[in-house]
Amino acid sequence: MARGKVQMKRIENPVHRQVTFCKRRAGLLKKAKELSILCDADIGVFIFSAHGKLYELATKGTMQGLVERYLKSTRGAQAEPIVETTQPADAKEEVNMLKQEIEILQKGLRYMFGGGAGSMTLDELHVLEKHLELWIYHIRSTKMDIMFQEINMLRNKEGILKAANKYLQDKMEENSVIANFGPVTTHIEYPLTIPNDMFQF
Amino acid sequence: MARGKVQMKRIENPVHRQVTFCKRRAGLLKKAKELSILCDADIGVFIFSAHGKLYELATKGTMQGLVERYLKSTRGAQAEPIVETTQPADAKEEVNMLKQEIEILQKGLRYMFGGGAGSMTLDELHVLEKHLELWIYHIRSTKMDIMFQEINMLRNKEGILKAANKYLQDKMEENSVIANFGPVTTHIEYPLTIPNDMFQF
DNA sequence: AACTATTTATAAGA
DNA sequence: TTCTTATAAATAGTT
Repeated sequence: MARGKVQMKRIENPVHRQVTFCKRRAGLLKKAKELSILCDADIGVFIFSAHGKLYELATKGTMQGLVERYLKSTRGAQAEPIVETTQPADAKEEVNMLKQEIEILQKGLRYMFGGGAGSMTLDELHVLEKHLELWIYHIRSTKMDIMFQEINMLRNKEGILKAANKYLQDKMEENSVIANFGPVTTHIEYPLTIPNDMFQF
Repeated sequence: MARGKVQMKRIENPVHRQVTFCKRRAGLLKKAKELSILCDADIGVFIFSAHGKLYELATKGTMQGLVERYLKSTRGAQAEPIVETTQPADAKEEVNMLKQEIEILQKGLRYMFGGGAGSMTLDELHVLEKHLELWIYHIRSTKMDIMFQEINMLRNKEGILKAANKYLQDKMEENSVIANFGPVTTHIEYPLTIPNDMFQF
């Protein structure tokens, strides 16, 4: 920018390029800090040099936290037509976050099994397997909780409906004397039994 | 920078702050692009405004890819005393990446099961469960492959050792005539049989 | 969104 | 890398 305009293309001279990289890198990080302070923004920057070295800046908290926030926010923004549910908004956000994370893990696994065979050692695979088993255990137990709640709710509803049904049946029988119809057939099997071992797995 | 120096502190006037945010944000992203082009660097920038809106730039490939590369590189740098193994360096890197990802997923699950009950719907839990089952299947089949290879390798070694042993035994028996020692006891059970159903699960 | 007076960043040279 | 300095670029305040 000084002592001559610069062409917007890769600097061929490697010494020159290295010097410019050093200077401009410092400039960029400084600008990022300034923007963060002046405008109360939260900024993450990472720079990989041509040789793979990492330079980074996170203006608030850790880069780790910013990256998580980034993943969260992109997930929420890009995918899935929003379906209204009875769940609070932040619960939905959590689910989105987890889905994103699952996707990453899946990709990692595909990479692993599809790509170079023997990328993981036997011990590492054992650990991974145990983790997954534990997660499945948690998931199944949560599923059971939900199903149990639902069943209780349905039993309550059943009680109410049965009472209503009884009332209506009585009414109809009274009326059938006048209208010459037979008794109404609305019998329900009761009780609806659920074997206890349904909750085992 | 122009028409007056600016104090390096949060701009209190909200209109002024918003204008500056807009201008400097553009400036920062431009500088990042330039540095990337001039010096052949790979740069990711994300900016969260005070109100939570995200602005991002990834100079090569996707932000997704850069984030993964970032996680990879920090994982490798910060944790775990490096243990030399027979694996190539990039395989170790893959494992580190996956461990990092597992940690994230675990955290998400803990958050879910520890925090608000019912954060996930039954359907979502079903999907998650199926994913995990599929991954376990993959892991187990890879484990089996590895174990099978190892067994074959051991069988080969066994053959070689058995031959060597036989040779040595013969030699010792020859010598025992002179030295008055009994025959050496180095008998091995052979063949080492492995039931076929070991590879089922 | 445009305009400029200034400040800031930085290319080239040492 | 760091310093110096001439000059290009960015931008604060104004319109």
